[in-house]
Amino acid sequence: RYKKARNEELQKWTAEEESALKAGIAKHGAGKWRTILKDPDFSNVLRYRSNVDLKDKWRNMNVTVNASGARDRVKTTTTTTAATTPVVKKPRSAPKHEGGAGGHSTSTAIINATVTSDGDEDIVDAVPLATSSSSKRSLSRLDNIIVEAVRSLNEPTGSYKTAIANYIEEQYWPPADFDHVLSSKLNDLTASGKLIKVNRKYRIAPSSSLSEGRSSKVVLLEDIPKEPIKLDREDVVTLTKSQVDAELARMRTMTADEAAAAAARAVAEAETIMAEAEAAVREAEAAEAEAVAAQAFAEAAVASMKNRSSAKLSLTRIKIFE
DNA sequence: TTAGGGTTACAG
DNA sequence: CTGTAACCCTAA
Repeated sequence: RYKKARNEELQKWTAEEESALKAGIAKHGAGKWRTILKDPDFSNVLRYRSNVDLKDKWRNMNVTVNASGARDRVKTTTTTTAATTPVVKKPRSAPKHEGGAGGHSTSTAIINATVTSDGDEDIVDAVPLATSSSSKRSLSRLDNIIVEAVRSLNEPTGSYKTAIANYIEEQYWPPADFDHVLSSKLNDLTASGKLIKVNRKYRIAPSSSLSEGRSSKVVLLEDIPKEPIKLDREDVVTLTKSQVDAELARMRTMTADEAAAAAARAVAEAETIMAEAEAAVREAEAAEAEAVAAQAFAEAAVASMKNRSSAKLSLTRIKIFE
């Protein structure tokens, strides 16, 4: 879908625009298209878009809300095979190239994501219900990171925990008490046979192919270092990873509605952060790495939502240098 | 201005 | 032929 020819040139949405839109929605709420457009933080990127464009784009991005358990009513265009539901979440392939007009002079993107508990039900209207599936593996992102870190370090005799921690801290956005978490995770991974521990050093287990650990992930990690990406954060996230884990565990036992709502919020926030990174880096692959940070943020958001008392989680200020 | 329906162009 | 993405039209 590169060109549409016709008469005009079709303005394909770039990653920058897309993420600016998401950030704008996170900030002002869905539906406030004009407001978003006027916001100095986004007006630059979205200068060629109209409020209607924003609305349409948001609609396009918001397709499919796979409802698990609930029978979605009709809406199927024709009598197609209702059995095979196109569970496409977001086939975000890497668009890469930018669409001509490029006013991407913004080298610093500042997000002000705020999660409030007031009754605005903007952002996400559907619930992914990731909680129930968490039994499979919901917090495995970190596991994958650790494994990939060990793999990338590629030390014949294995890597020390400190080395692993250093590596990960260079690439990602570790939680507050990362050391503690890392120790725990290393134990888990060793116990589950994904890593081998020898003399306080960790190695990749011989046949440890994490289900979805494609080689592309490895390439990805090795590609990053040359990127002068820096994430300076002045975070207000005071929750530790273990606390988040506990909250998530507790969430499974609470009402589905509550958990779903919190999860939906978290996912929305995560996508926003991820989108910002995507815009700044302009590399879909790198953005995926950044999504890890978003994941951590999402978990923190979940916990934050859970503690209604402090349901205001304001992250931020992510500076991204290119 | 916004939300929703409709249209055009294209990919599979 | 069907689904998707950007665009267009229009009521409220």
